[in-house]
Amino acid sequence: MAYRETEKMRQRKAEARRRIVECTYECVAEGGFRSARITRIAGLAGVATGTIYRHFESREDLFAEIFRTATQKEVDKVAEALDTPGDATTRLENALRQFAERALRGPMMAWSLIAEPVDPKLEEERLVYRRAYAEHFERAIREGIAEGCIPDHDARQSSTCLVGAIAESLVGPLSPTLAGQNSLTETDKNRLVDSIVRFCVQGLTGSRR
Amino acid sequence: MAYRETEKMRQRKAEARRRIVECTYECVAEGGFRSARITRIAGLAGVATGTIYRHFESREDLFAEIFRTATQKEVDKVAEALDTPGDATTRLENALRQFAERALRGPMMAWSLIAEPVDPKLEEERLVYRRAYAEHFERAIREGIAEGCIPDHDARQSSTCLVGAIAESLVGPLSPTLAGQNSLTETDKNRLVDSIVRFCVQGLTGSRR
DNA sequence: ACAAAGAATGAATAATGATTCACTGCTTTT
DNA sequence: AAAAGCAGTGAATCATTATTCATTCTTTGT
Repeated sequence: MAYRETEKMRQRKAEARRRIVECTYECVAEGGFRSARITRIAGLAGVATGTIYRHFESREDLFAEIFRTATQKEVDKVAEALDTPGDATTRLENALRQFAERALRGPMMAWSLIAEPVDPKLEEERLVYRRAYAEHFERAIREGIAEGCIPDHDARQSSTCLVGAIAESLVGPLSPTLAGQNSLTETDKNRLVDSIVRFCVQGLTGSRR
Repeated sequence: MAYRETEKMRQRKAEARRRIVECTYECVAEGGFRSARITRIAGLAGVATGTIYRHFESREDLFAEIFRTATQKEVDKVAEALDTPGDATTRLENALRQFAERALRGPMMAWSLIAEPVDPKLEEERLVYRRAYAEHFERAIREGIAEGCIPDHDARQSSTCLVGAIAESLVGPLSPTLAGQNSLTETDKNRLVDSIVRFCVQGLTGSRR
């Protein structure tokens, strides 16, 4: 046994992996998953195409990791916003608002995560994460029901509707086909976010605020 | 000029085109757009693959026609349900309920139209049609506002949320990955439809019914 | 019956880009 | 310094289907 993996090597490899992930993220944030080419990613990361396959099974696998990491970050932010003090309705409102605002701030990545047509493997990940969002909302809804600020009905179903309403409302504005000519002003964005939040809160509580 | 297109020929061609469309529809209803192969469609329709290209520019174009026809039918049904006598809220409720029920009756086609990952050209069609749904809802919402049974706010935004909420609520149950083992009973379906409708109506009117 | 025009055919092609793998060269141990 | 093992390389391969087009078959008008 002449060669054995040493700490230095482990770190060098980890560093290469990190660069690959970083550059993939960049490519996706720039043009979505579909247009992110392995050769381009390798070029940016300063490695050969083959090297990518020493770190990831396949392109799909690489993308799946990017997708998971990026989406998990969003899910965490939602969870965090739902985990502040205050009544459930307000917390839900804040979470929805922050989610929409972040999406509008990084539109291409948001579109890729929410609505870009992707291969079945990624689509499955997407379903999982939509459920993850819904589950956080669901918990907050149940808390709201317990607190009495939300009337008692199917929390799970309502949470799914929440996810759908916000996603659908964002798809149009985020869509790259339209986003070119039709970029929203700050005022537009605020109006959009307000309307989404109002519908959702009303859908939950049954009351205007 | 020895050969001139005659009525008989025109009809024969139209018939071939019709069969191609019909068989494409079948293939899509069976496994979605992605898995519908030109060779298979040609085989079913009893023509050579090349013949398909005498009737359609490309596979995408053929699919686009199927997509448009199928979706337009759904849009029309929604429009029809919204165009009955009665107050706006009831009409909206019926339209939503019927839409969801039809989707659950033909799950694969519904999934293809609503959520299957498709090429950008089809995705664009999908956006157009989602807008079409939303516009019908929007009109009904405005009528509701005029009638006084829906409080006055951004009808357009609400209609988008409606479309999103119902689509999202159906994606899970329709998804072919899950739909296999996890097929819903009639009771489940009814419960699902009821919950969707309740959330939506409440989101619109701000009141439980 | 014949020629002209189109329609239909389907085997061959083309295009695309992910993936492979035989080779090079670097690290480590003795 | 020499051997052993692993990491990196990137040109070549592969796989997949939509699409083409030279050819054959049908229809029509004279």
